[in-house]
Order: sequence, then structure tokens, then C-alpha cells
Amino acid sequence: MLNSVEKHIGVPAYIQIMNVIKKEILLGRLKSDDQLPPVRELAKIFKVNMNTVIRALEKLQGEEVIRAEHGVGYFITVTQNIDFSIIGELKKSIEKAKKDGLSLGMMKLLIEEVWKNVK
Amino acid sequence: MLNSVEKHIGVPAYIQIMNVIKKEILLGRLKSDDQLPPVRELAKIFKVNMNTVIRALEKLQGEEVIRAEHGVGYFITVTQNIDFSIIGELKKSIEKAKKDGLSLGMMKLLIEEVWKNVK
DNA sequence: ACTATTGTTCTATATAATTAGAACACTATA
DNA sequence: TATAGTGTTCTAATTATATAGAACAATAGT
Repeated sequence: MLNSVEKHIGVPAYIQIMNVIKKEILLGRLKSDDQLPPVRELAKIFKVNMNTVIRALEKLQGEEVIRAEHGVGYFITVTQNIDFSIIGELKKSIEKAKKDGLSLGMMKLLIEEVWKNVK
Repeated sequence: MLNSVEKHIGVPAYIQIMNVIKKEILLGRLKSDDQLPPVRELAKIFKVNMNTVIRALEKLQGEEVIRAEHGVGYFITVTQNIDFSIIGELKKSIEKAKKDGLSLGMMKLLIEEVWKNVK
């Protein structure tokens, strides 16, 4: 499930950690109210300093993906589990757009713009 | 169309420049083989050093959004113009996902993953 | 060839982001 | 109330990023 983070590949350790956790959620392997391993253990797993883990977890808190309980632990807090039919639809749209020559960078920008303008 | 870039707002000037150009393309105001203004002029417009413009343009080249011709200029190189029906579909999917509580961060990661796994 | 116009490269500097070490603080349970 | 297990904060150092100034190089037209 979790293994050590790659260093000096351009993408910061804490971002990689954030992504690992988000992917676990997208894959349904982490669900609402599940507790994460303690920060010190995560630090060992990812082979980074404890503060690098905390950096990642604090950012995830900012995105309201997890919550912290001082002295207790970190918990997944996404309010509902992902509806996989939505993922299927997204997949189709993306596939189509990619075939039509829309790059990933353009796609991301487009998504941000759409996101802003959607109620 | 183009105006000066915002400084000290967290997002680097060269990224803002990249996004401005991408948006012009998404909006259909810049099309394949259109020539961009010269780097020195862009530098004046955005009120940054010439090299900051170049930084943006080189990254856009990396994404194959534009191409450089030494001594001549920069040109849009996206192979085809965007099919707006695709944008409409994407919009619907995103709207749905947003309503279901999927955050922008999660959405972006999901899109990257889907992108990787799509032929 | 010369010149104006355009992109490119080299170098330096300032700023911001990233990571880490060590001490602190809260919680639960015995 | 002591202790083990957990998150938090403070500080420092390193590393990477972003921006800029100045000189170089290609192109096109004269």
C-alpha cells in the first residue's frame, strides 16, 4: 500500500505523500473516519522527516480531506465516498478530449476555469 | 486582451503568462500558426524581464503548445482547434463531481491518473 | 554585407520552498 | 498521576525557484 517516496525527481516529498493518500481514497482503500498511521510511522514508511509528513497532512487538512485530533491521530474526513459512475463519465470526456489533441496542461487549466464558473 | 501580470500573489509571473496564452487559445482568440508578439514586447506588456517571458514560452514549447523559430518568432502549434462540444461535456461531468463533494485537488489528481491510463 | 528584428544563452542574485532536528503539548489509559 | 502514544511548534539550514541584466546568434529584407 505505502512505500518510500522518491527524492530529487522534481516533485517534493510532501506532494508525493499527499497524492499517495488521495489516491488511496480515490481507490476506496481509505474511507471516511479511517485513521491514518501516526506521523512518526509515516515518516519511517516514506523515509522522510516527521515534519515533511506533517507538511503533507496539514495541506490535506486545508483541502478538508483529513482532520487532525491532537494527541489522537489523523482521520479521513471526505464527507462521502466517490461515486464511481462519475469517474466513468469523466474518463470518457477526458479520453475524447485527449484524442482531439487537448494536452494535459490545457485540460487542467480548462478544468480550473470550469470549476470557478460552476455553482 | 493582454495586460500586466500580478506580482507577489503567490503564483509566479511565468505561470501567469503561460495561463494567459493558454486561455487565449481555449477562447479561440489564438489559433494554429498565429504568431505571438515578440518577447521584448511581451516583456513590456506583462511588465517583467524578457527572460521571464522566455521562461513561460519555453515551458509552453515543452507542452507543444507553441514553437520557436530563431530570429523569426513564436507560433501557436496546437494541431487543431478545440471542439466546444467536448468542453460542454467536461463541464457537465465536473459540475456533477463538484456537487458530489469531489474537491478541485482530488479532481486534478483523478484527471492525471485517468490521463495516464487512457490510450 | 549591413541592419533591424527576432530568439537564445550565460551569469548572477534575490527570494521562496523544502526539509530537518529538537523540544513542546494534548489524550487516553492504567 | 504517570506514562506511552499521539499531534504541534519553533528554529535553522539547505536547496530549488524565479527574476533579471547583458551579451550572443539567427533571420529577413535592403
